Amino acid sequence: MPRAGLSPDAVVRLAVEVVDAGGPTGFADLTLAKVAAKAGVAAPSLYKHVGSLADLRREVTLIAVRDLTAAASSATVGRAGADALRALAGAWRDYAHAHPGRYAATQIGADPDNPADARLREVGTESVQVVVAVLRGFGLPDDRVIDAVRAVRAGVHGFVTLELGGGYRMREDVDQSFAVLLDMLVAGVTALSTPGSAPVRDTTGSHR
Amino acid sequence: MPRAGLSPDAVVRLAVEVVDAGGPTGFADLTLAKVAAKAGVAAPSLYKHVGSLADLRREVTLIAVRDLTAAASSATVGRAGADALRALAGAWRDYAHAHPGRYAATQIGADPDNPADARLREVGTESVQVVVAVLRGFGLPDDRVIDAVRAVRAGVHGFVTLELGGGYRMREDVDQSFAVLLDMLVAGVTALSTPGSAPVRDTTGSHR
DNA sequence: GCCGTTTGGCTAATGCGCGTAGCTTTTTGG
DNA sequence: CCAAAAAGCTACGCGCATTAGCCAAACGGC
Repeated sequence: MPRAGLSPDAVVRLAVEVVDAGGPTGFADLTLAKVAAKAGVAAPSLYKHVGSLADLRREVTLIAVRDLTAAASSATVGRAGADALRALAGAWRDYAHAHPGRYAATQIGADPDNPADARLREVGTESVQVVVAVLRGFGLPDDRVIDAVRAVRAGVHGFVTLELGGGYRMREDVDQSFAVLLDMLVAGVTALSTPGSAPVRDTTGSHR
Repeated sequence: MPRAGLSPDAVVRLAVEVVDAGGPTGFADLTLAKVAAKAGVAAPSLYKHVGSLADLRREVTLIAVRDLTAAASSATVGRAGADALRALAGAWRDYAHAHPGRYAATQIGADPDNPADARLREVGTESVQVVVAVLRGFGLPDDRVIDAVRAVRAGVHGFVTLELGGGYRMREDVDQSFAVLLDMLVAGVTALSTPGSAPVRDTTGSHR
């Protein structure tokens, strides 16, 4: 009975490979059985290295978020303002294209009450900080930074999600549409940072 | 052995109830066993009315998409331009808040090659047509309509997704952030429709 | 009203994935 | 060299989807 030489890290690495091999649904389809098969080991053996499937998924998410943050961060070095924002968004989308399964892993939310999710909350915050840093370059009023960050995250994440999910059915150039979205975000953030432009109206009607 | 009086429609209705009862993860957690329990019937009995869990999920998605489309559509009657766009987006978000499980159901993509997904593709198109109709009111050049539709969908869907997923951790007023996003989208679409404003540059660097 | 057929339930059983228990072998370190 | 820890394994139980085959209820024509 030779040993397989596994370790917690090795198992997580294999899990990431499984996720990567599974396309956009790779994360949803992640299974201990697949990881075990890839490791050449019986499924229960994995429990020597990992607490549960949920734990393993959490670890994969951690890696994915850290990866994405690193990609986004390194894309913005040496850039500022609109340039940085475009680079950030482009890197974000590129990462999602290159690793759709991992990008999906990124979307699981950390439970604020679950201590096991502490590290997850942490890396999530770091990820958002990259966006914050880029937007700071626009000289936004402090109380508008959050709004701008949320708008940028919403736009980019929404675009990528719809794109990966097959939501953009028309053959029309998706890259151009993304460029248009970026124009809107850049213009919108810029406008937010120049006082005197239209203030935000008190929320009308349909959104409480 | 009294009969339960089920029917395909009744089963789907129960499935929707299960989804609604499950919060944001209600769709992911949808299970034949739960539907059967709610129907007061053994699980295999459901196969007299539905082909498979996948089929049932598809039916739920159909209902959810149609519902969302109806809500969005009726929110825009009698409105035009920015007003209509704000109402549309608000209704979209309201629907997601009111029925998070169903909204999640909405996100499954129709497989272009799968004949079983034909109706799904259909209702998806109808849904997008509502957005198209609203944006037509901005007098966009024909070849920009797609870009605008995609940006609006991305922004609203992304915002709602992040919001429901717990992605907006800061306690800061989320309604206001949504209003800011809408400002950006309105301004962006307006700019797109006035020729002479900055043309879209050829995609730079990071997005191929 | 009666009978045959269709229909809508049921139970039994299979397969698969997670997870636990307990055994055995390898590795390690004293 | 030996004991204890570590890393495998098999066997098992659970929940869920799905298939097969049985049986009673409802229905339609006579």
